[in-house]
Amino acid sequence: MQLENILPSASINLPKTFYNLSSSDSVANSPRPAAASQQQQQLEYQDVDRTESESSSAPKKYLSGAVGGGMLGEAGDAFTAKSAPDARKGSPVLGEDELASGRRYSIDELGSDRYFISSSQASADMASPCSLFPYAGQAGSVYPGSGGSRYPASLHYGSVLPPAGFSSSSVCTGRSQFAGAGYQFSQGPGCLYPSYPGTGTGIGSMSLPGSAAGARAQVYLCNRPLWLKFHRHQTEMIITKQGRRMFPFLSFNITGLNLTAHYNVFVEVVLADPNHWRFQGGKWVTCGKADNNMQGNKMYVHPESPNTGAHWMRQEISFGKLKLTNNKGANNNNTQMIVLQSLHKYQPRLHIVEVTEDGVEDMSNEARTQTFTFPENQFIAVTAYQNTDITQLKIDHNPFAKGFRDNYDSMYTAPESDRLTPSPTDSPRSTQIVPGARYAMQPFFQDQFVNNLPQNRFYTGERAVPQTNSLLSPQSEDASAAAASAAAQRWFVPPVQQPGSNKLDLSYDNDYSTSSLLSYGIKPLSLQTSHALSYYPDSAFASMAAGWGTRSTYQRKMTTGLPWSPRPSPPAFPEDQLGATKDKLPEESAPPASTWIETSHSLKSVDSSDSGVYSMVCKRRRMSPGGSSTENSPTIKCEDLTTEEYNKDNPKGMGYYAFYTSP
DNA sequence: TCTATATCATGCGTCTAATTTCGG
DNA sequence: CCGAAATTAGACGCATGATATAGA
Repeated sequence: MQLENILPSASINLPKTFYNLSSSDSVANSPRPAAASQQQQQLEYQDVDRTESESSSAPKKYLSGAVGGGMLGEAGDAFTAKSAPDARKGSPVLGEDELASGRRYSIDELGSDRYFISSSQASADMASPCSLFPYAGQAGSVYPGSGGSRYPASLHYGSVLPPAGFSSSSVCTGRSQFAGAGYQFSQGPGCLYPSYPGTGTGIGSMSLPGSAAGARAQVYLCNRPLWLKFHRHQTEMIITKQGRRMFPFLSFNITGLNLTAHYNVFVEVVLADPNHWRFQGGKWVTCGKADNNMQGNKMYVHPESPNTGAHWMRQEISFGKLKLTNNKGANNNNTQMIVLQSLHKYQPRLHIVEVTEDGVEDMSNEARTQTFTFPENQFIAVTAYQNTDITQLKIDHNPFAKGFRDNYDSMYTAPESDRLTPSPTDSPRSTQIVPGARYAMQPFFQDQFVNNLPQNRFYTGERAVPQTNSLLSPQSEDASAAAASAAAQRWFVPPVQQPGSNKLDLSYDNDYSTSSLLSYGIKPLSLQTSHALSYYPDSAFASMAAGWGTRSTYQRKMTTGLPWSPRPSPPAFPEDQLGATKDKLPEESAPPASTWIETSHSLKSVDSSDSGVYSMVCKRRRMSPGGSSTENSPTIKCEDLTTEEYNKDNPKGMGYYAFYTSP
C-alpha cells in the first residue's frame, strides 16, 4: 500500500492532525444561526411548489432590490422572502446571516423549476435525469459489506484496504488507489447501485450520529443544464501536462449541513467504467479494458476547506480551478491537479466530510462523509477533442475560447430587437455584474448557464461549422419557430414540456431561457466587478471570477496539504467485473435512439433553407474522424436525458439544479 | 490631483503541425 | 516496418488586472 497514491503529496505520511489549519477565520466569515439554516431548508422545499409566474417575476425583485454594500444578500433575500414568506415570518428583520442564506436562492428563483428531489420522493424520481444514477446513496451501496463503512471508511487509512471483491493484487502491486479503486458506474444494469436502499430518503441510509439535526446534506448541481448539454454528446475533458481546467466546471450548492460543524469539501474523480474508449466512426466505443494502474492524485480539495457548514451553504461551491492532467508526476504544492488517463471515462464525485474545527477528520466517527454523484458530470479524458460537437460546445460556451467563435464579431452586432444574446453591455465581459445574481456576473459563469450558441447561430447565420445533430440544438429550433415572439417570451419559456410536443428538448430551452432571464433581469443593477469581489471576497462569485480570471486574489485557506487526508473511495465494484462490463453497460456504447436527431433535422432544414448559412465551412473546424457530424454524432445513449421521459417524471421541467440528498 | 486611456504581463482556450506511441 | 492514433508544443486570440502615461 502506498500512501502517496492515496494522499496528495503534501499530506503524505503525515497524520491528519499535522494539518491544524485554523478554521477560525472561516468560521468568522460565515456564522449563521441555526434558525437561518432551518429556514433555508424550508425554503428549499417551498421552492418546489413555486409557480412559474412567481419565477418570472423574479427580475422585478432584482431591480428593486439590492443596491450598495449588501447587494448580493439583499437581492438574494428579495427572492428568498418572496419564495418563502412563511419561512420568514419568524424573522421580520433580516439579519446579515439571513441575508446570506437568502443569497443562495437567487438562482433558484430565476431558474425554471429546479430539479428537486425531496426526501420522500426520491424513489419516484429515479427515472429522471438526475436520479437514474444512485447518487448520494452510492456510498452506502458501494460498500455494503465492507465493515459497514461506506465512503467514510475510505477517508481513513484503513480504507485503502481493498474491500470485499477487490483484487488484492491491485493493491499489492502498488497501483493507485484512485485508479485501482474501481469504477463508478454511472448507470445501467452494470451499475452497482441498482436501486436505492429505500430508506426514508430513498437515497441511502447515511446517518450522522454526531451531527446536529442529522445534518443530511443536499446538493445541487448548479450548472446542470450546461453539463447536460455536453453530456448528451459525451462530455470530453482535455487533459494536458500542465493541467487543464474543466469546462463546464463543477459547481454545487449545498444545504442541510450543520451550520457550526466543520466540513471539508472535495471532488474525487473515479473511473466511471472499466473500459478504454475510442472515438471511432463518429461515436465513442469501448476499446479494451481500462488501465486501472493509473497512479496519481484523484482528489481536489476545495481551497476553502475546511470550513463551516454555514460557509458551504452560504454560497455556491465552485471547482472552477480544478485542473486535469495526464502527468502523473505533476502535482506541485501550489496546484492540485487530478491525474487522469486519456480515453478513459471518469465520474466526478463530491464528498463532504465533517471534520473537527481544526480540519481534522474525526477518526472516531466514520459516518461523517457524504458523497454525491451526478451522472451528467461524467466525461472522457482526452488529449485532443474527438467529437467536434464537444469542441464547438466548448468554444461556444467557454469564455476563454471566445477567440474561436467564428461569429464572435457578429454575435453582438445584431439589432437589439433581434438579439437573443446579451448586448455588449449585457456581456459579462463588460465588467457589469449583477448584485444578487452571482451567476450572471462573469462570462464563464454566464456561459455555464446561458446557452447563447443557438441564438448566435440563428442570428448571425454565419456559423460555418457543419451542423450536427448535437449542435442543432432544439433551442435553435425553438428560437426559429418563435422568432417572432416577444423577447419576454424567450425569457419566460414555460418550464413545462407539453406532452407530445415535438420539441423534445424544450427543457433545455427552458433552462437557457431562464438563464438568460437571469442575465438580463438584473442588468440595471450593475456593479463593478472589483467591487463585488472586494465585497464578497470569499463568495462563489468572487472565487470563480478570480479563478477564471488570470490573477486571482483568492485566498486559499489551504493548499494541497490536506489536514484531513482525503482518501479515495474504495472500488465501486470488484475488479473482476471488468470483463463483464460491456454487457452490463450497453447504453454506454450503443448509439442512442435519441429524439435529438429529429429536432436537429428540423432545425437544419430551417436554417439551411432560409439563409443557406450552413453552406460555409469553418476553416477552423476540425472534422471528427469518421465524420462525427449529423447522424453519426456520438450522442450518448442516455435515457436519463430523454426529455420525454424526463418530463414524464418531472412535469415541472428541468431546472438549474440537480438536487440530491445524501443518505 | 484625479480620471481616462494605453500598454504590458499573464492566463485561459483551441487550432495546427510535428512528434511519439502503439498495433498489425 | 508502416500506418493510424494519440500526444505534444507552438501559435494565435481573447480577456483581465496592474501599471504607466496623458489630459482635464
